[in-house]
Amino acid sequence: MITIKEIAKQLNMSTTTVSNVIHGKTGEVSDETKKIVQDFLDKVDYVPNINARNLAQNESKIIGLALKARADKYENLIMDPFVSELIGGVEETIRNAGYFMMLYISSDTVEIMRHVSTWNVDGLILFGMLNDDGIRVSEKYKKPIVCIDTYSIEGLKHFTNVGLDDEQGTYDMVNYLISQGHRKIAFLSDNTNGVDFARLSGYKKALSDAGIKYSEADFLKIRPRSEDLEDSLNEICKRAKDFTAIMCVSDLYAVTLMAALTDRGIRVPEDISIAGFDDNMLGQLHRPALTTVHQDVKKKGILAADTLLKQLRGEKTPNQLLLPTRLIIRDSVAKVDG
Amino acid sequence: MITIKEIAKQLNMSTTTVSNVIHGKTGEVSDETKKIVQDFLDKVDYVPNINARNLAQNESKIIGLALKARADKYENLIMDPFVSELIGGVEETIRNAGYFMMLYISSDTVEIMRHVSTWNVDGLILFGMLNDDGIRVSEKYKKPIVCIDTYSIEGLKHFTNVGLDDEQGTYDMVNYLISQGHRKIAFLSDNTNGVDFARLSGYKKALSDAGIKYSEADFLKIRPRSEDLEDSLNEICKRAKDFTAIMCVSDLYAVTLMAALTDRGIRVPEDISIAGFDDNMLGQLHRPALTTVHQDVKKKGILAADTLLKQLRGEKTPNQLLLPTRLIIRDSVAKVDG
DNA sequence: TTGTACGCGTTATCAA
DNA sequence: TTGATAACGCGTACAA
Repeated sequence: MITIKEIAKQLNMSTTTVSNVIHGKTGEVSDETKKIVQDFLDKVDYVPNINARNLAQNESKIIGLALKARADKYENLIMDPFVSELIGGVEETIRNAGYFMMLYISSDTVEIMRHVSTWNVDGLILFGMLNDDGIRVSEKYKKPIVCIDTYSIEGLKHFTNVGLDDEQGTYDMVNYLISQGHRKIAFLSDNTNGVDFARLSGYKKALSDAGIKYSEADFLKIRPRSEDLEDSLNEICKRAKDFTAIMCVSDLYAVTLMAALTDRGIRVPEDISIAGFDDNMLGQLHRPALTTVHQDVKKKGILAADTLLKQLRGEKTPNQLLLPTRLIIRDSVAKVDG
Repeated sequence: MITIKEIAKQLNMSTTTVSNVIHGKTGEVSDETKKIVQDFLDKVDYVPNINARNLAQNESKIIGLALKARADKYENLIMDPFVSELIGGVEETIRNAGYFMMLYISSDTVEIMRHVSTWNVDGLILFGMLNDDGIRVSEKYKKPIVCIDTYSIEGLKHFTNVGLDDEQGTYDMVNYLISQGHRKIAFLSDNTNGVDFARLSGYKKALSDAGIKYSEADFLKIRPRSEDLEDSLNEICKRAKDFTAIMCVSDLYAVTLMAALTDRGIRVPEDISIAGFDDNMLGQLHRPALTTVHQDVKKKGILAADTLLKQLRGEKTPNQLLLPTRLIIRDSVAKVDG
């Protein structure tokens, strides 16, 4: 690891000159010395010490991607195709902009905040934060923050949110189910916060618009922890006969449910129709292929990173960006007699 | 961002004392001042500036995880459950050891090398490198390197490899297929390098041990690029009738194939048996559930990170670590008449 | 056009 | 037990 100082010494010139050449401040230096330095740099394959540079400039060129995992989902988080696709989109965008990505996964907001400030990241992308977590972080660090899929009206004063029109997505899908003759439609999820709340709302709205009454019993709660999963699947499958269709909050749950139903001799879509949300590999490869709500996850990641990059350049950005959804009709939903 | 200097000023003492308390050099400082400083630190929530620390100590506390993507697979790489699980294992281990992970994805080795040297990472975990890529990187940077799933005898002189007994895995599975009466067994993959080569070898070995002749025609080549995928699936399905079983090089391909077969009215396992390799979510959730070779991917990531960490502490480690495989018998393989 | 000198925040050495 | 000061490598005013 050769340093500027060392180069200057060997070339018998000052560090300033070398530094100027490195940064292309070409007006400040004669063509001759410029060439000498440039050649030497190439020869020794000079790479600046990033720590020194960051220290001197008080910036890091690092964008932190912090994923907050719910404690009960931690083991699965990184395996969720949704998460990997998101990471892919973010990483690519950050890299192409000459920044670096530091990935941090934790279920503890405080831990995440420590990490952020330790590295003095230039900006932060947050995923999985509950409503006020993002606010807490943004109040402490005055760096630009972009949240992904965070529902918090209050938060939008503090950070940009990149999200999805979740409510519209389930609204459209449930309307489709209704158009296929379904009236007894359940909703399956593991919680009712944030994204799940929005998707639940769309479902309820569609029911209500069609004059179908919603009752608590129509909410099927799945428990994702591996110890509980089988039990909760059991309960859900038992109650499946009360419905002709189940709107699942994610493809993962939809496919998990289809497998469980199949194992119990309940046929999809002949005995019951299943709809998902996300449109990932899981649903595409399952048979029957999953009818689902499409969202472009990679684009979400790209958009989040792009927005943050804009903010770092001082450009103004809207404080909320919503991506559209789209229905993907495949084979897991059947037509029934109303 | 409060600094040590500032703290020292406010407390009317020297930076040395503050620094000593921070680092628990408790022998060097009186209990009284220690308490004063400690209380103050808690109050102001001091977080060290990592750039300054790294500069002073000439280390970075960063471990780079570089994923090299094959150009034709790039779009899928990050969505592969295998990759996400690996990242999860590595990230967790690195974080728990007080290090940080910088993720870098590229299909260009030179680009990866630049990145590594820019950040002066303390160590490097490489995945997806072809045989001599790892050697090139390790020759240039004298930092510890751990490769994952790299097949290169020569390379083991330069770095540690964490891998899997791939050959044994397919060997066991194909033996199982044979025990179920199968004699016409194809092998499906998209290439014959590295891991795929080893898995192919195990397959051939099992055939050979059972006195079954292998011919080129038994190798079914799938083309993963999305433009080609459908075509190659078509060809493969046409040739499926020549076999009673297909040993797939991954769960992803096994499930992709099962979906394609189902779409063409070919039943699994009644008409043809399918075996996979990896044992991930895809095969677990498919119906029929996939009979496959299990590997513990997260453990692989953990092991790679742990090994690197050991090397950073100066401990000696073996230059090759092979994880075992295990057969998972589910429902995609049927018994046939020999 | 080139060079000197200082600051960035931390750690380490050595003196008090 | 504490404090002053010199590194670490880079960037940049400012001086020459």
